[in-house]
Amino acid sequence: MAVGGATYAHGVPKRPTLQDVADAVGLAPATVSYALRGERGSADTLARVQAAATALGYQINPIAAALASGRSRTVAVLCGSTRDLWQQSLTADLARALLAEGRHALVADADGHPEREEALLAKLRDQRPDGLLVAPLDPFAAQWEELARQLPVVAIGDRLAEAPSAGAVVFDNARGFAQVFDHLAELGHRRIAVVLPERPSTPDRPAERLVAREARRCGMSVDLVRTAPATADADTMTDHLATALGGRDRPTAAFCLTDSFAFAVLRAARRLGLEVPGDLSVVGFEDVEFADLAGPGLTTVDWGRGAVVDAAVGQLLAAVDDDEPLRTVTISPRLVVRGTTGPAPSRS
Amino acid sequence: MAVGGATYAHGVPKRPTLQDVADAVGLAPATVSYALRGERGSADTLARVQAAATALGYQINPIAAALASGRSRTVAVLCGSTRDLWQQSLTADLARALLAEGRHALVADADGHPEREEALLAKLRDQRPDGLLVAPLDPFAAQWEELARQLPVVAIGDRLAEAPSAGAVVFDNARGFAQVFDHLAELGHRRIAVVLPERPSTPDRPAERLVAREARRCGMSVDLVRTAPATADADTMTDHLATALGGRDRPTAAFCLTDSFAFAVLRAARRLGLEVPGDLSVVGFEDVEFADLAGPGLTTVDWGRGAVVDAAVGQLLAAVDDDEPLRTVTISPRLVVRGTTGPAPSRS
DNA sequence: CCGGGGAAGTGAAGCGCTTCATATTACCCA
DNA sequence: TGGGTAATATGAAGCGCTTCACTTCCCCGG
Repeated sequence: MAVGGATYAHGVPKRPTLQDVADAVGLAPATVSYALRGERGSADTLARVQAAATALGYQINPIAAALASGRSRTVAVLCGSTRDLWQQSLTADLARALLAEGRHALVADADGHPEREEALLAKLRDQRPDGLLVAPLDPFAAQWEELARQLPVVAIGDRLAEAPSAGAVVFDNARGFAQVFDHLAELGHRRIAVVLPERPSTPDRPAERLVAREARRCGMSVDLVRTAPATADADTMTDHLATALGGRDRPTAAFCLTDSFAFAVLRAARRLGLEVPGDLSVVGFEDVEFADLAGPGLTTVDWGRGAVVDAAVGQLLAAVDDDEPLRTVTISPRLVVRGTTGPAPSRS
Repeated sequence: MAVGGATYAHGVPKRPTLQDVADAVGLAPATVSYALRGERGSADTLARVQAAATALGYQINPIAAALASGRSRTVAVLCGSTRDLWQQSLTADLARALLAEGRHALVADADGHPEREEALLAKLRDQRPDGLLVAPLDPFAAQWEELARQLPVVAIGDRLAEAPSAGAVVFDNARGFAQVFDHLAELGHRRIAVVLPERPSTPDRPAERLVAREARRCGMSVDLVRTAPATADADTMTDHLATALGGRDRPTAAFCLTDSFAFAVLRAARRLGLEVPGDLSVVGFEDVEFADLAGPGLTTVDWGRGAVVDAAVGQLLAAVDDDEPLRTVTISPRLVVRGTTGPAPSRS
């Protein structure tokens, strides 16, 4: 190439290979391979190989290793939608945690489309990851079953209905919901809107059922607002909310199953001219960073992202490395009361 | 394994290989390889190969392909610190954009430690990525030079001082700063604090110089607050701020070179009992999502993350695929005035 | 003194693909 | 009708590593 374009074929100094190290110490490549992994060989050999490798600046070629061994020291991270703040942070934290454990993270983002989730999965699988961490968009999809048979899978946020062999880190929604309902009930709210993601293929709707149960328990009535999982934009939410809040006997609080939803509701409320929490109380359900800064501070349920990440990564790597069984870990909630909730406005 | 642990060696149905497809159509593997990539072969052959591949459910093994060809269809994304909200979103967006272009993203996060940045780079390089997108922690490090000779590199946020052959997507700080200073000057601020990341090895300090110039231009005095790049926590910021705001003739506004810094300042101000913007105006410099929701809405400079992502990914892939030259793209700023800035308090 | 057993080291066969050099065929124009 | 050329197809050599099966060698007990 004369014009522009550096051509990267030149100037690359061709890194030393296993063979080079083997030649340097006068041993067979096989021996070096074992020695470098500390799997076999005398202490002496091991030391000499180490020394030679260091001296030559040898770095293993993970691609060749992956091809030969069938495992890649890479973990796929599939996220339902990074437009959701909590998931975005989760993904970043997972990648960081994996890296700390010496694995690379191969991240993909289904961006709210269940069909994309499926397609991405196929592609990720081709990269032969050692395991998969997924915040599933559609936990009821059939694909999980086969996948979980092929490699260790840990789901975050939902159990994979069709894949009993997969691990999971789930939230104790029953307790979380109870705390939220109690809090709102104490403040005198009698009718609330519940904003939740609509799921593509949900035979049963545990969240809905829980909401109904809590409403009954606290003597509240509920307006369900279903919206796309990635909806954090105010426009859609404004529409939803305008409808929900239209009637005379309108809800006085909104309980959002995602902090991103709560932010959208906050924006929508602003547009609709509603004071928070004067006219409308808002509760989130995740405690993202910055929840404390949103408006008067978002009241929300904290699940401890660190705990989630540790549980998920720990469990997955235990399965990958030591063939430990996968299980379901339940994370406990903590209600964090901030400024977006207040007494229900008196009915006029 | 009797107890627990599924062993994933079994039940994996062994995917079809190139050879299988070749057998199916009665052609040589080489022919199939070319055909599948549409590089050679008659239209007829091509169609038959396609059909057979589909019928068998053949999926290429990217690892084998990478080993044989020396390129991986993977792009490494190295991020200075995903604790910074803007970078976190940036990383997510980059991954999404890459995926849309059919590349996998291999993400790594230096987490604020320049030495980790170097180590990660070595590991990433071993994975033989086709290119590298990096939001550098230390744009002055020497390592970039060699790296940029070996593969296409695009830096985001800073030009890599030592690597003239690398591409870059940078911000027009001169204009951004000017807008911020004008805005604050108009509001009557005469002394401001500027919160900026301290850089590990910075021979010259362009940001500092710009700040000085603008201050002179607007007749302001400036207190520099340097803090670790990943500092978004309120504790540290409170300390910094307490010091900076201690004197009698204290700054009446804080200009933060990162929205995350601004959020930390907002928190710190709350702790110190300062009203925003009554006692202290705060300006960010990135416009992360939700900046509008922080307190009374963060005044900040918007760089359009979408534009940054497009420029970076577009440029990099053009270099990877078509050997196009890399260049420096400058992104223009837009000041977004929201609620965290107001008139300077009258001196008492 | 001999045989058995275990540790250390090795040869060679892949893993599944790309790609170069070569062979084959077909086609066109002189 | 024949030689040249372009278009297709193919054989085979890797890419750099892992791992199985095997040889050597040494040590110890019988």
